[in-house]
Amino acid sequence: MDVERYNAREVEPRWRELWDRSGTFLTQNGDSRPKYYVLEMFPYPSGRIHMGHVRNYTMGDVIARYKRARGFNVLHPMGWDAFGMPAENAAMQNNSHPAGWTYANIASMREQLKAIGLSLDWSREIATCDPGYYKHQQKLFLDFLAAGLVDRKRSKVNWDPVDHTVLANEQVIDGRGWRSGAIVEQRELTQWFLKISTFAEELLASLDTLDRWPEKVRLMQANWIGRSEGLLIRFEILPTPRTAATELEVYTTRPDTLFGAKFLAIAPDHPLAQDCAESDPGLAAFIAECQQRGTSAEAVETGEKKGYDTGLRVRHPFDVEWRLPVYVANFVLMDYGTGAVFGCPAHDQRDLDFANAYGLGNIPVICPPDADPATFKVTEIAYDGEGTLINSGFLDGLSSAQAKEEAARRLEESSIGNHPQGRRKVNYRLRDWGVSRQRYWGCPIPVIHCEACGAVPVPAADLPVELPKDVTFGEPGNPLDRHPTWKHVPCPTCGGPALRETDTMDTFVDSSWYFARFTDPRNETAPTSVAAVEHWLPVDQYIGGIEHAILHLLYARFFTRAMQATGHVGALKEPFDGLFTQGMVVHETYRSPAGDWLYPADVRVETQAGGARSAFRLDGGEEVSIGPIEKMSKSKRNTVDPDEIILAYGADTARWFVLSDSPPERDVIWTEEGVQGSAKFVQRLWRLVDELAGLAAPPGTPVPQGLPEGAAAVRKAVHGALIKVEEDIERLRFNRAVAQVHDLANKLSAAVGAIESPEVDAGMRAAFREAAEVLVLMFAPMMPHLAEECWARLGHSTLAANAPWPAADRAIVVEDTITLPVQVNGKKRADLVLDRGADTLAIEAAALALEQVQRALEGRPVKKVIIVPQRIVNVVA
RNA sequence: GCGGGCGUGGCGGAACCGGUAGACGCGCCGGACUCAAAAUCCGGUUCUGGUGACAGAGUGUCGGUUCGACUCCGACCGCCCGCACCA
Repeated sequence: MDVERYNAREVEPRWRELWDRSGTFLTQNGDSRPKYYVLEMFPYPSGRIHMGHVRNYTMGDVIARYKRARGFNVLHPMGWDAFGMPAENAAMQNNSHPAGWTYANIASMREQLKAIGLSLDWSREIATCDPGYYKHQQKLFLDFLAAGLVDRKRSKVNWDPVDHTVLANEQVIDGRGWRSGAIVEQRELTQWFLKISTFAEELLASLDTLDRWPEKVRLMQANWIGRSEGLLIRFEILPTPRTAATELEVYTTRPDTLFGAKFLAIAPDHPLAQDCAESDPGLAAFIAECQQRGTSAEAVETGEKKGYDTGLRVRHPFDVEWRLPVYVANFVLMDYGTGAVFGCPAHDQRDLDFANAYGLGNIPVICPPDADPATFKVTEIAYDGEGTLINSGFLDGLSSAQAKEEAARRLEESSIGNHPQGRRKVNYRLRDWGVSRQRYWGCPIPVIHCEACGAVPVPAADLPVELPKDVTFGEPGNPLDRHPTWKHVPCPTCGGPALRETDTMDTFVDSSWYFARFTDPRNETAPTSVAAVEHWLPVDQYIGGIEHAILHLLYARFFTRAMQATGHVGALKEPFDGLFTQGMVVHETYRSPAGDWLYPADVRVETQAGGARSAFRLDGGEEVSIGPIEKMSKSKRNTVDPDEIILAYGADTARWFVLSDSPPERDVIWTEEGVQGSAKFVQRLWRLVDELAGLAAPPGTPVPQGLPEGAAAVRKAVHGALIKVEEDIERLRFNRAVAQVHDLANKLSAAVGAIESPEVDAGMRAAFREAAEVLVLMFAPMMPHLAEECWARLGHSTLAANAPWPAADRAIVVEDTITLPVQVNGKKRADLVLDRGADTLAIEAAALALEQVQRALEGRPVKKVIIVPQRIVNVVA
């Protein structure tokens, strides 16, 4: 009598093996069905997957399996973002080689991913550290170089003087190198840049077309690109022995405030500042001080405005007699605009702070809409809004917008040194992308430096430029640079002795085109096949973490454009049509009285009657404190190992849990109770399907017309749930889809429970057959192993993974009678059960006749009755 | 500082275009089965009052629009995220 418990540990591997053997998830490029490309951001092969991966990849897998069932030819590939520093760090620590470490990690993570039961086409697997991949990346680099999309220029970097390496901003902690602890220096190095700024306007404008992206991400990208419209203004420098320069150009977005100018300020590394410093030791010292302070966030935060008067004076463009001093100021950035600004203290807080510190005063020239022009003054808070011009000569009385226009027009028409004094200019915050890294474990930049010929591209036939295997770690500096022979090669042009570029590429380059490579991953001769790219791309649904909202997604969008310009992607404009950013997996924290963090696996949590919870060590029983819920991290030990969960409960339980509870874009709290709930539900579904199988008609039995009430109700519940699950999966609202499956299971259990005699009528048997099959196929994208086992129990010898999505019949869901809630003055008082077709007159009469309505009216006359068809009745008294 | 988002039972969350607030799950309470426990099944569970039918209150706070507001508008409070000397 008792059904055997569903044994996930035994069942799941069996089905995975069958999927594998039958090639169920291999995708053919030539397939004639409509395509659907679903992609999750590929992982870094750190060695172990974590729950965040499980959540991310499960979501993608639900979509892939669902779309497959709906008749799409689905591309769902997986690969490895395999270059990067951790491999080099590991190499230093265990005296291993980055390649060995990385490929071993890939092998174990591949097994872990397979244990989740993801419907991936593993035949398309790629690893970015594979020469077969980075060979093509080098080709792309060379094509970009030929197309003028690559630049080589000097640029400031964070330099770690102990490790002899460049540090990314996030590797600088409190001004020190994260590994060496040495104080980081600002150094100028010659670096390779990809000219992303070429596409700044296009990358910004095209955001509007991405209507299946979260608004938040589009906004973050727009802010990052940071377009501003302004004016370049050249100021005439009064002749001085300090410099030969005759003019100084500034950038401003507020030419309307020109009459409020009190000074000009230039960046410490502005050429004019350097020039003046040669004859002014005080200035040289000030500049050195600014550079030492660096650009770290806290330096900026606490930074007071400091400046140094160069002694130079410039002429105000609207008044030949008016002189303005030129300061070198620590708050002016060299790499935005021209590295020089005019200071208008009344209408810019930075300028005001500076002016107040140096006693420069201020002139208000914009009067706020609600202020009196006669008395408006600025002391501590600058007014940076718009308003009406005052104290501004010919601009007086104009609005800010008019004044901007008028000032720009005048400056364009006046000229100094035969050039217009002002020029309109659109500026972007977005800088070119520096891709040089002084590291070993990355894609070599395929260039050879020759004394005679300069930087020479490696001929395409010589690609890939492979990383040498015999390298040493543990010493400071770049192993490639240190290698005795690798960098010495003849110049491809003149044949003379030359040196290879020893910088490798930023790993963000690797992930900027992998989605395109997946469409034809074994193409030996080219990075992509245009036909395959045009067929598969854009990615229909891309899923990943919000932490990549800016850089990765912007770089990939840039690459798409650069690849289009070099003929690699056909007419593709945007790489990702739909984007979804999922939340994290979080867990509460446990800490012993001694202050040690404890893994959830080492803690037993008890819930007392009434709901109070306390936690105890498994070894020793000591009580530990329960801390706040935080992102799973190794440092706080609040992690749960997917392998252990899968071993204990099975993959379907883990998949079900990460989909349930929270909306997918929000964080999900991992709890032991929740996981157990999911595990129980797996068992419950198995029992329910088993019971239904015993009561149901044989497979293939059609559902007859004119079912008795009980069977009709079952069908109604089934099709109602099916429609909702469809909508929920389409809209990625997995938590609601989960709730629908629960709800249907509850209803079907009740229907089975209501059967009294062992003789079930034919209508009910047919309805149960349909119910069981729909139920199984409905949860199959979410719990694929259980679905296969149930499908077999229902008498099928085919795979559920290959079964088409059941067709929902909307007509079945339509009710003959409707239940209308009746309100009196907006408060619900009763329900009204009526024929579907009842007209408003009949509804009104029936509503007013209700006893509860009359009682609530308390004798007041009815003013009107509002009837919203199929929705509600409101009696207004 | 600038930009964006979010505040709903004990908890995670539902609620379509302004139309029955609290679907579904977790927890808790009660019951059945059992010698007992686990597992399973059934019932209850926003708060207050009432044995009860029922009544009143209720979606961060205050106000507005509306026949009707979790939903729209305004102000405020709290939390979260991103950017941050970008002229």
